[in-house]
Amino acid sequence: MELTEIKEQLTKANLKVTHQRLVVYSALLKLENHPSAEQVYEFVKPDNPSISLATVYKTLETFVQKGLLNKVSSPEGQMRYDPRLKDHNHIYCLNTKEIIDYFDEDLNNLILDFLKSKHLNNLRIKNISLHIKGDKIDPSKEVSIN
Amino acid sequence: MELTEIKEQLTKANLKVTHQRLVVYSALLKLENHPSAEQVYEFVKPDNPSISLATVYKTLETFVQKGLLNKVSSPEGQMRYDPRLKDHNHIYCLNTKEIIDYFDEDLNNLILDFLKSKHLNNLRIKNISLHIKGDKIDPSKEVSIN
DNA sequence: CTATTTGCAAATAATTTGCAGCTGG
DNA sequence: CCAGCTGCAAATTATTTGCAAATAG
Repeated sequence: MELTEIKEQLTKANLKVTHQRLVVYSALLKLENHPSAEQVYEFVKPDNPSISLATVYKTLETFVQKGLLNKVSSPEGQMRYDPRLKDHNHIYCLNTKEIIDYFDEDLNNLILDFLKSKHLNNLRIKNISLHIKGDKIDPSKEVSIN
Repeated sequence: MELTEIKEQLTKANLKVTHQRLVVYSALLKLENHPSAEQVYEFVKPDNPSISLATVYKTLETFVQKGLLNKVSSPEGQMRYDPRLKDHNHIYCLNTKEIIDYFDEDLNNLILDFLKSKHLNNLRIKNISLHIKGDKIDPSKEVSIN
């Protein structure tokens, strides 16, 4: 996504287009593995030395409220931010603390079909996500699915 | 599980049998929906006024280290404790903050079989768990599956 | 212009730690 | 006994808030 498109998104969400918002959103697109607020801050600080951590927190929270980001909690209980809005699954590398997205339409449909056959009473499902926890065998290499 | 059995568990794990440990573990068995440390503390305090919150935290952490409990993070990022050790799924009620266990062998096998057909490289899977997030429609009633 | 947004510093929430005294085996 | 546990208070970490100054539209 380029800058113009991000600006449109902000405007569409009734948010003023500020420099801070642009760099925070861009950072999320560049940083894979669901950064924490702190990680976003460290990433944008070199080029934006006057930005404050509180602004990063507020900006991220605003984006979550407006539906531009998802907020997920890591196994350690820290909050992490994800610009991918479609339902998807997460692979948690316990040793490297990475959160890897795992999109798989087939898997999601398999699960949803199965759940349809069960009756979940008194619950309005918002989303489902499979959490796979494990250790990266070689931390210097990526986890891949094929 | 009765007291004698809990004492055995502690001894087997090389832990001294203390009053605090017994009441904390018992609390976890009684409290459904994965209490936080704070909730365990509030639950045991009336009968154990001298117990300290730090002890509850330390006790829970010790149990996690010894494999007697699982520690999971809520969508809000708080840590919650679960005495059920077998792989199972979680239903997160976003409005009531409950975490409901959903055991379903069939579902787990369905997912594991599916994952076997994919190749997940460079990851040693520790466990899988489906997370279902939603809102309780009538907060005064239970969520049930049938 | 003016409603929003930002940056700072202080506040809060959840959890951890250091350490002196207590206690189970 | 004495290593391991507990309770207290202080420390740490992650996040939020209040407010005056800056700024987008």
